Amino acid sequence: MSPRRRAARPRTDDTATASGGGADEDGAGGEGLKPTASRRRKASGGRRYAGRSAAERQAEQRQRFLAAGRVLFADSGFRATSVRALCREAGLIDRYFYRNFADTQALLAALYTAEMDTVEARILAVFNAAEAGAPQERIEPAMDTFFAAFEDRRFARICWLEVLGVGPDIDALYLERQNRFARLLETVGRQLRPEWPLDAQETQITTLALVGAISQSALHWYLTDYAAPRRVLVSTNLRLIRGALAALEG
Amino acid sequence: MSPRRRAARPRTDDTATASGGGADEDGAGGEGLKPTASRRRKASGGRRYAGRSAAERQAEQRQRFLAAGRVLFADSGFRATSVRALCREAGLIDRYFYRNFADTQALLAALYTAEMDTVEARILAVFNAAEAGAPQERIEPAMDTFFAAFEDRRFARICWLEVLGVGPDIDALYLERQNRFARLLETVGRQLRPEWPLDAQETQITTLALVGAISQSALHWYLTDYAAPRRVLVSTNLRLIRGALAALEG
DNA sequence: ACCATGTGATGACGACTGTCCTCACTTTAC
DNA sequence: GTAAAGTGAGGACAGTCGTCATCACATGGT
Repeated sequence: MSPRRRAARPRTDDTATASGGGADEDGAGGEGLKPTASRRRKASGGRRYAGRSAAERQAEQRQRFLAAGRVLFADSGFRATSVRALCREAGLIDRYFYRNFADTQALLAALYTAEMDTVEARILAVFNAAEAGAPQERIEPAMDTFFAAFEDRRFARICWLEVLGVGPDIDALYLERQNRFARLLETVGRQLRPEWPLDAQETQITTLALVGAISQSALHWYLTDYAAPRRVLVSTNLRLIRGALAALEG
Repeated sequence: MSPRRRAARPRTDDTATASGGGADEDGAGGEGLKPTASRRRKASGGRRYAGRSAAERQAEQRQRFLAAGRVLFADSGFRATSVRALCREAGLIDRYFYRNFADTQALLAALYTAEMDTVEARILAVFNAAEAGAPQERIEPAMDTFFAAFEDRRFARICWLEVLGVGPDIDALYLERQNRFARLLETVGRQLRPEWPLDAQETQITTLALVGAISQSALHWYLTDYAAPRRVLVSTNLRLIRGALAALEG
């Protein structure tokens, strides 16, 4: 049915989560201990080259492809981005693309996951930093952090426009992300309204709808080139959440 | 930049609105008056063939391509749908595709417009049918009509997944549609709250966010294969709107 | 110094794309 | 009946795609 082949291939890793992970191979801090550099290598993957281990080189390749995808997917669109273009942008050759990703969809999936991990971490950090305050005041900086992140055009384009309609696997990623935000909203809601009157189904639909409200207004904000100041977006969506909470008992 | 050429071409119409338009050429009702069939033809486009006028034939071609696009865009995805596949599905040859559409994007745009026109008309009809009732009760069947339409998987897939990320022109179509739904919501809101406290900017963001809430819950409904009964979707979104109205003064 | 391994450039392959052209055939208008 | 217009099938074109293979060079361990 689909014109893309999915033959058996050397098995790339493909499902990495974030990009911020520190290199935990030979992670013994210092840099100067090079004399006994021939540990037990040759059995653990490739050898060193240009001063970096095989894992370090591959990680750098991966990061360069992610950066290239961030630029090209956002500026030219995912559909119009080819492996060749990605390699040109990354300054690498196709062999290393295939070493790191099965195809451009896999790169898009990894990029989406990394971007969303970053933003989610920022939001949670802000949310938890205001731990002392009432939930009412903790959610406002979190919302502001989200819209601040959305001011990055490439983030907005990739994570809210380009990921949709690509394929069922990426649809699943998107769906799962929306659910994560929805669960965060549910946590906040239950703190504010301990007597939570909704069943599981209604809870999920309600929180997901609110996530959709935030998403849609953010998307419209992006598509209208960020007319309207950010604080209006934040306050409007906060009012929507307050209203939803107030209407819980109704 | 873009690999698709956009050369000058015989100028197709491209921007038709709905598909329901009646053929207004020679529209003199009856069918039996064929004797003097040689009116002033030959100057008004093509001649008759297989019993139908040139305009009739072209309209039927257009409709067949729209139907083919509906099937293939939804089942295989827009990206994986080629002109050849559309022609095979429509039972026509490519010459007639190019007569009717500039490219597959134009077909997608026309299809999206036609589908949304149909659903919008249905919603407005239901809304206006309950003219007697209070706005509170008029909006509920309208919402139910929307979710009923969304139960058509192809409609959901095409109008909420495939249209996104295709290109700036289709993004603009999508944006305009969301705005139309938002304005409808604003109309309802102003009827329910004559003392409308929001300025234009806040009004647009709020109504668009609500449209996004409805869209997102509908999309999630589709992606989870329509678990949850329809009435739960309807009632949950109605509660959200009630809550937003209640929070207006806040 | 030697040789295995890593790297970059380049090109080739088969498949598919949009688009156009040609040829045989059918139907219409006169 | 004849010429013109409409139709369908199919092929040819120049591109681009993903993917792999080849070859010269750089760097590493020993």
